[in-house]
Amino acid sequence: MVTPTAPHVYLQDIAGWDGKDVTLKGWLYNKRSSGKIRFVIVRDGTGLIQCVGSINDIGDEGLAAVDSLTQESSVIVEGTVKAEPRAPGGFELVLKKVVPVHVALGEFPISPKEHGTAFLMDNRHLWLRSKRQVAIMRIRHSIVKAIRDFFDERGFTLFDPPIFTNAACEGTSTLFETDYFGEPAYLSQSGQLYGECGAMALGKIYTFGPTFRAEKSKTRRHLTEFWMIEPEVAYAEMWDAAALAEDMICFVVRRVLDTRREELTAIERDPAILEKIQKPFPRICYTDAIEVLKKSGHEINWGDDIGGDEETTISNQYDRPVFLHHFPADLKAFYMKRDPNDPKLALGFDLLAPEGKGEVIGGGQREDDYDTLVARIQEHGLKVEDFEWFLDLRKYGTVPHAGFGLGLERTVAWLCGLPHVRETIPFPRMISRLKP
RNA sequence: UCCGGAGUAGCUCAGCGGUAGAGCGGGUGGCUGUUAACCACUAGGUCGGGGGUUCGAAUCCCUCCUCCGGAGCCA
Repeated sequence: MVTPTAPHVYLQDIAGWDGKDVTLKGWLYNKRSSGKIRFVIVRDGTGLIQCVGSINDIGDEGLAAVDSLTQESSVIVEGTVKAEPRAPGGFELVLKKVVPVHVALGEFPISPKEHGTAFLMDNRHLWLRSKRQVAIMRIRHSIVKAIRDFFDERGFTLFDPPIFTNAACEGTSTLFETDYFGEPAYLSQSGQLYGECGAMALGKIYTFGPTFRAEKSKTRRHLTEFWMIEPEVAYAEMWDAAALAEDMICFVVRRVLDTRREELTAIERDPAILEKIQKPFPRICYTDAIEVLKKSGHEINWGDDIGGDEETTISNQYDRPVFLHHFPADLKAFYMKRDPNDPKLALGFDLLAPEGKGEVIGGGQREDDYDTLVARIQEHGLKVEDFEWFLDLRKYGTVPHAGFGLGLERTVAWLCGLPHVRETIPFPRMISRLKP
């Protein structure tokens, strides 16, 4: 490899180098030619640029070097940055030197034409190099960073729960079972119970890690492995947790709008829709929601679960997320506290994203009374001895506490305007997708 | 698990009883300003597997497999 003489620059910084000589290190995205001139589009992971190679500048040898490169061959180029209004991005590189690093061993499977989703998912490891996927990954990164900044700035401590667990958190969902030195162990489907321990130790914490659901769900909203953020706050009640969720969402949306305009444009997401995500979010209780749904023609009765279509009907009434709260206790997990004014109801809430994107947050206040919680565990057919450590939180200085869980991939899908969560994570795990 | 839909060239698809097709991608050649460049030529197929009907099946029937969308369940 020839040592470059001009400084190595990333394309995201190219605007500061107009008129100067630079070295770019990247991959060939596409190329065109006309007689003794070559047009080479190079990407370096931070952007794309068209490089122009004329026989007058790079000679027959340079042209041959360009011609040897195929799509996604790696290459180091040197040249002069030139402002060019016709070029996407506003700049071109006038080539002086072309150094192939590795000529791809075969035809790159993903051509710059249309492909089906199944094919692209089979080639996910290569699909990630495309402009659109790069933009989504950057937005995902910024959402993660914003969430962490939000909690860190408010004095929360990151508290990592285990992934191997000995029992179900919520009894209902299906768990992935593994062999743990001869004993069955399950991949965590929620860090919440452990988060509650953290809240009692540290006051306010958040967990942030992968969770696993072995449900055979085949929808655009489901992954078997997904990332969840679960804050838990001691001495907090249901509406405190809802207000926290509201502040967090607004903080994250603001951050994406402030730092990822370019990426939103790349994926054709209209920022005006996100600008509307402002406090306060509407709050509608389950009982009222049922009435709204009946009037909209849904066949639903009090006590029924609110399904995907029903969620869309409700969220379509607003241009921002909406809280659904006070569900029938029977629909919710054993650890959820009941409403003292109406024990049929649970002190829980869901946050429904607009545009039919569905539930992105579920949360509420936890049952904090020892005897009541023991009874709930038994009612749900769970073994009390599996939860002794969890019950200890109610034995030693129990306090009201509340929290919520945010599904990261659903949030990314919503903010990016994607119809399916599979593009929001580098390597999605779904019922029929374990590879790559 | 249930209900729909789809499997034909590397990719996206057309063909739906009578010789296997197109566009893109690949290869070769041409062109000094191309923008998913263009022009010419070219290679490339067990029509998802198995069974059946028929003189003849990619096409009709049965069966299995795989994938996609939705329901249930959930974030």
